[in-house]
Amino acid sequence: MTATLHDVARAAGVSIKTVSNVINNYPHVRDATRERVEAAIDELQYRPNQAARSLRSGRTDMIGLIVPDLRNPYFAELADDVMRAARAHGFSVLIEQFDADRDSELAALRGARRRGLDGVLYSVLSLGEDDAPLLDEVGMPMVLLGERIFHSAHDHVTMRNTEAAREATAHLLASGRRRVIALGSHPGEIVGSAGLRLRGYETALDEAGVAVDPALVVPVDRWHRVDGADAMRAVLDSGLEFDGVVAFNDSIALGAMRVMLERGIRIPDEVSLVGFDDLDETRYSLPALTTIDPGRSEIARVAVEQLVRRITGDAADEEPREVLVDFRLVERESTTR
Amino acid sequence: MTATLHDVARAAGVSIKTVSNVINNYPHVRDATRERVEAAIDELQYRPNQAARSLRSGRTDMIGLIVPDLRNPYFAELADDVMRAARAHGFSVLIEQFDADRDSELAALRGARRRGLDGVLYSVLSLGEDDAPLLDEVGMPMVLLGERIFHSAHDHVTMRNTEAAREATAHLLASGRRRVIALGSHPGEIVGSAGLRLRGYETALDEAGVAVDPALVVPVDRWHRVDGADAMRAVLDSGLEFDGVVAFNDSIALGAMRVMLERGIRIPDEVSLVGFDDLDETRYSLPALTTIDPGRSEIARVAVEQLVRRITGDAADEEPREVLVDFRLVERESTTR
DNA sequence: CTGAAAGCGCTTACAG
DNA sequence: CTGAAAGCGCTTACAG
Repeated sequence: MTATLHDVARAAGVSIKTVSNVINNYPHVRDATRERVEAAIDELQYRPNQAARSLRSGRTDMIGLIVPDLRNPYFAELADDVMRAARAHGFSVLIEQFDADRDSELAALRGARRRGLDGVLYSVLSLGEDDAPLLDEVGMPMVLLGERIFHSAHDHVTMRNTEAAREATAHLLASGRRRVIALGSHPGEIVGSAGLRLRGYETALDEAGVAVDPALVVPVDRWHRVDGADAMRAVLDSGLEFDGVVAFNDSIALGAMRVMLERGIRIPDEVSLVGFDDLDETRYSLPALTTIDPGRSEIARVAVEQLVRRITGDAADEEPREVLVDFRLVERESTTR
Repeated sequence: MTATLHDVARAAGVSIKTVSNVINNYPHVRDATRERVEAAIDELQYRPNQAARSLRSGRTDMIGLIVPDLRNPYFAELADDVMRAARAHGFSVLIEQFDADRDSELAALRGARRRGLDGVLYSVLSLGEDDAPLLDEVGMPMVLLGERIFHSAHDHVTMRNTEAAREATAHLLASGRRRVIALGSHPGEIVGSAGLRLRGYETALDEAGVAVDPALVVPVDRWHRVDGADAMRAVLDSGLEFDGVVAFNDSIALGAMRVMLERGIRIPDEVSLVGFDDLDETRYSLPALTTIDPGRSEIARVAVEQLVRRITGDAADEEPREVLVDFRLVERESTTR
């Protein structure tokens, strides 16, 4: 069967401790001994058993990534970034998806715990401030991505939602637009991404001396392409007048774009459109989409690094940190100056 | 610290074997005993230690998914499908990405082995038939997705590449197109997706009595949007005449579409365009893209099921299976009848 | 610089 | 229906 530490030790004529030392790169092993052990490892094709290692060390070198779903390109690109960042620290990533309800989200959290991961990155969706106590039960290091839970005892890495929405909106206003739709609001929400982005939208209008027209604030519950398309269809059917759209993510922007173009609306001549996320596909729509680059790979990098510091204990006594990453407006063809 | 089996046994006044029986749902436990044990579990908030469990049982209940990268929407959607299918069997999924070179691909395979997974799903990209021996060294159940390795000792689940490409091409020919580009070939490749799809393209031309013009067979190395866009730009700059495009996946189709529209080419009036994969975003381009639904979630479902059967031993003595899943041409706006 | 021993927390035969 | 014992394959103090 597969070789164990004992087999290697026997073959090399040393104790298992010495083999372990070689495998784990402990410094004080004589060169001759090391070579003998390595030869035995090669010969026997020995691979350390991870389960035994984990049982003894209490570490799995795996972290969880808990996200809504990879069909949403934002999370697919985030997962890519997280996996690359984790690999740089020697960690693998186990992804848990959840559906758009609280129970599914809680089940994903419990699943992470059950698997004995070293820690989790969690992109909050349905859970709110009242659920903060539940997070403490996860029982392992956790770094939050996104906005939903405002006060919590956990590290938190996110983008500057409000400032970015303000800049996106100001960009449309600067080109003379005055009837700008906010597409993607979640009525009643304050601390989530939708709430924060709406605040930025309102701030930009205020600063430009333009009154906020509630009719222009259009709710979109989920933020997939189909939802943006449906919402825009309803807007156009209602006869609402507008000359700009700040979509709260790129998927709904692209769904809305398709519907507007299909109805013969010229973008950006008649309507300017700006999104959020800088998905790869926004470069290939026609017109290419102006959008906010939210610093997603930076978010992934910082979040993984902070999680690893919690896992290793390097950040043991640190207060929970909130890290805000820089964003950038990426001007393409769907808006004008 | 965290409770162990012994703590629960002590609290419930039974042996650890009985607690284990309760946790693993063994049938022969008296109801009263079971209740006492469950009460103790709740009280102590006991969670089984996965590492210990795996060490003893030799199972981790995790499978690997080895794919090029999740930035490619096809693999993101595949990963989603695989995770859902795996969950239905009680498995979690650990995703390993690799870059477009052999070494990176081999490293991903080795990584899967190192992690002590129960099995892997592997979407072959760079490895070829000569590498088949390397696959045997993986040392765990493995099911292959995609086409690259033709003969191998492993199960293999894939779409009907040749037939689908034939149908896509025939669809363009039926509407009167005669100068149809094959966009995405890999010169010299025979057993990979590109080779098989090219064969289907040629077959359809033959059947329609149209000669294959080598100038219309356009290589595209990687199959991302940017590559499709670059290739189409080169085609247009070259002055090549054509009235149809069979793109070998949706990403290059969408990249090419963007470039054609930008140059003022009307789709489908002047050029008909068909893709492969039925990505969600193909519904939202303008025109919406006609494409091949490759049966991706069925591929995921069947592949996971077969892998699980290998892991549990239910398929122990079975010969390696090749499963071909049904496809479907999805007609949208980028082609005409 | 290397060894002998203990033990991480389970499951798996084996008894009874 | 339940118990006592062994052992999965490592790492971690502890010696020397």
